[in-house]
Amino acid sequence: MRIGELADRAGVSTRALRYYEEQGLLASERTASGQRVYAEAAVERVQLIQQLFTAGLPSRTIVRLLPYIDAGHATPESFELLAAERDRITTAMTELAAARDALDRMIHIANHPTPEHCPALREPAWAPYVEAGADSTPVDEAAAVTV
Amino acid sequence: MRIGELADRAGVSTRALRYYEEQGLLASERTASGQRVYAEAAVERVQLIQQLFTAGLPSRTIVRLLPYIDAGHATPESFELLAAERDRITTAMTELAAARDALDRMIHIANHPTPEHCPALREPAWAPYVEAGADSTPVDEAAAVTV
DNA sequence: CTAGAACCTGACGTTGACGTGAAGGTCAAG
DNA sequence: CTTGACCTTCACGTCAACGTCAGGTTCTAG
Repeated sequence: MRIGELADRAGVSTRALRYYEEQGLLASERTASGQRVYAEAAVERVQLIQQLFTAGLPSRTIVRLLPYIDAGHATPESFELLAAERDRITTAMTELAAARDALDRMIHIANHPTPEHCPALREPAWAPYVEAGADSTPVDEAAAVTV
Repeated sequence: MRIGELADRAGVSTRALRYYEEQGLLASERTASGQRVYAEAAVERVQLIQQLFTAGLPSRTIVRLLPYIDAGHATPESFELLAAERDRITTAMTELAAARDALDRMIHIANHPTPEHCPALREPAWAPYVEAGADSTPVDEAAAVTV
């Protein structure tokens, strides 16, 4: 499979694929004339890379993870890396949930313009999402998030 | 309150606050000598702005939302904007969950290096997270996400 | 054999939310 | 009055994942 087909099947641009190779994320065979040739498995690999990018992992980190993914096992160091990134993602999800809650409050007020919302009385739609006035608000129990 | 105190209390840099003002996200009074002066409410407002940035909203969008937030009500257009951004966030959360699941599979394999994982037999840790071979995988029911 | 699609390697442009000086005015304390 | 923390505007630098153009080569269908 050449680069154009891989790009189509994986849903990315050819530029992205060359970039992945440049970053050491994706290898390729070459024909005698220098054109890139990929195996079938490359499709899933590109999709994984995309998923990790979407999750906010930078290419430097992905490059460090891929060898262990390929090997099917991990060293303690790489395990820590995996766990740290997992935590980062969890934190990001919690923050997204908080922002969405803020938007939900705005939407609620937008849909229920009652007299209670007159400027003098209403609580601002943008009040902090955790109100119980503890000074240091720990990120709290990551609540169960339902979509 | 001057810019330094606001920066401390809101947990951002003074540069960020000037940037917010430049983008029309945050207003300020000025002293005779030109120094910025903020009200108490600015702390929460900055935190809201930060939350929306974290959620991936660009400043252009935030700028369009803030008037309605301040007013405590919204027009149909702004409601659509709110709803669209809410959807974006939900999608982002779903994608994060998928990426985290992928990492979890890697972590699982890292912790259970059994003979089943010999290269010839194992399913790759990086297989797509939805396998049931439907061609077009709709984003599915956004599953309940537990942190 | 030839047109055009697809590929190659550079290399510069884009975007967003700031960081980081530069060069200078302002303000409370000793 | 001077020191040093804080403030002002202006303006270029950063970082990441590509987009995009240029100029040339290779493959493939008719």
